[in-house]
This record gives sequence, C-alpha cells and structure tokens, in this order.
Amino acid sequence: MTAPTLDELSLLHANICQALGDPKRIQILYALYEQPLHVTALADYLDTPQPTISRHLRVLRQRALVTTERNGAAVVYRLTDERMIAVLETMRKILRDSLSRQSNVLNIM
Amino acid sequence: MTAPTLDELSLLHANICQALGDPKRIQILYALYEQPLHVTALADYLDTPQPTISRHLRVLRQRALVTTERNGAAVVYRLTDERMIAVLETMRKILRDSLSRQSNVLNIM
DNA sequence: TCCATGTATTCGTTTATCCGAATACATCAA
DNA sequence: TTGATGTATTCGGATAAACGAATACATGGA
Repeated sequence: MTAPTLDELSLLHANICQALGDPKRIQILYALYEQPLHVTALADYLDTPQPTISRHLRVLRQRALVTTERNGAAVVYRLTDERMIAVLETMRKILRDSLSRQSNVLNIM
Repeated sequence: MTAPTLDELSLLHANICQALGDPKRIQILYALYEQPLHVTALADYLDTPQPTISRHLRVLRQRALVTTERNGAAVVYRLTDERMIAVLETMRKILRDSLSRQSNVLNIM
C-alpha cells in the first residue's frame, strides 16, 4: 500500500468534507461527541426517523468518521477521532467571523 | 440580524463543508494559499478549463471562503481566512492516520 | 469604436444526493 | 421457535451538483 498521490489525497479529502456537508450529519457528530449512542437513541435525540439516521451513519462510517460496536441488538456509534470536533469548532469560529463581517451569507440558503 | 439558532448554524456549517466537498475546490484553496491568483492563472495551474474553475470559484465565493479583487480585466482570488488551511491540514492528518489504521487492519488480514 | 483578453453564465445531459415509506435483516429473551 | 426490539436496506421520486460546449459579458488599449 503506497502513499496516495496529491490528486488521490484531494479526492479522499473531499470525500471527508462531503460527508460533513449535511446539517444532520454535523448534528450527529456533535451528539456523538457528547457521548456514544446507539441508532435509536440518536434518532430520538435528533427527532429524526431511524432510517434517515441509519443512512447518515453509513455515510460517516464509510468515511471512517465514526466507528461501531455492537451491544446486543443495538449498535453503538462513537466518534473515531475527537480531533474532528476541533476541526468543526474552528470552522464555526471562521463562520461566525464571516457572518459578523457580512451578514448576508444567509442569502445562500 | 439575530444570532443563528443551532439548526441554522448547522446548516451554514454544512454549507461550508459541502463547498469543500469537491477535490478541485480543495486544490483551488491550496493553490490560493500559496499565492492569490486570477482565474486564468488558476485554470492553467490546475490544468482545468476556465469555465470549470470559474464555477468552482463562484461556489467558494458564495460561501465567503475566497474574496475577489479586480485587477484590470482580471479578477484576482485570494483566501478569505488562512485558518481554513489549518482546518484542512488537520483533516489531512486525521485522514492519514485513518488510512494507516486501515492499512494495519489489511496487513493483519 | 473595435479588438483582444479575461471572466461569468447558460444550456443540456449525466450523475449524485436526499427523504419517506415500506420492508428486510439481526439479536435476544421467553 | 416465536415475538419484541433494534438496525439496515430498497424503491421511487424530487432536488441538487457536476461537466463540456458554446456564448455572453467586462475591461482596457489601439
């Protein structure tokens, strides 16, 4: 297994970012930062249908952002690397600064 | 303009991440980190058609990840906030660690 | 004004993403 | 084995993103 080329690295990198590019998945990561949770608990916590949560978790799992551990019939999800939360927090700082500079970023929605 | 709710913040946050979720845009940000560039120079540097670069830049500009400055007929793009590169670098560290973990698993099997 | 250079947009198509609804699959206990 | 609980997947339709090709638009100089 050789080191990835710059293009391959950019592709992997973009894949990670793309997994972060959904508000529900952002919320899932923050929830799992508080504590590991199984699927139904997450679904309840985020007031979201279980299949929807399960699909989002699959995306995060495929990118290795979360890991799983079976506990009876339940599957407990946890963050793979808490540094990812630090990353998200820095992004939020940048975002807040950006918002205070130009308050019309909301228009992109 | 009031502070965003948690849901609104997650949405904005995800929008930023989604803008990062394309390998070409990752490459653009790293290129602009080296130095500000105008569109054609960027297109040449990344060996990519100018309209493609222009569309990617629009996405980054809408999310306030890059800013523009006109220089005659040319439009020079630059990073809005270099902290975003620090964010990307941390993500790459996490990604590399993730890859090496997977490699270990593959070696065992 | 006309031309050359540089940038942005539109069009059409393809591909990807997202969700609700339904259902299949997995695990454990009785 | 059956039922209860928990998880994952499939299907179908709607929405969004991506690209090549063509072209419109902007700027400055002759």
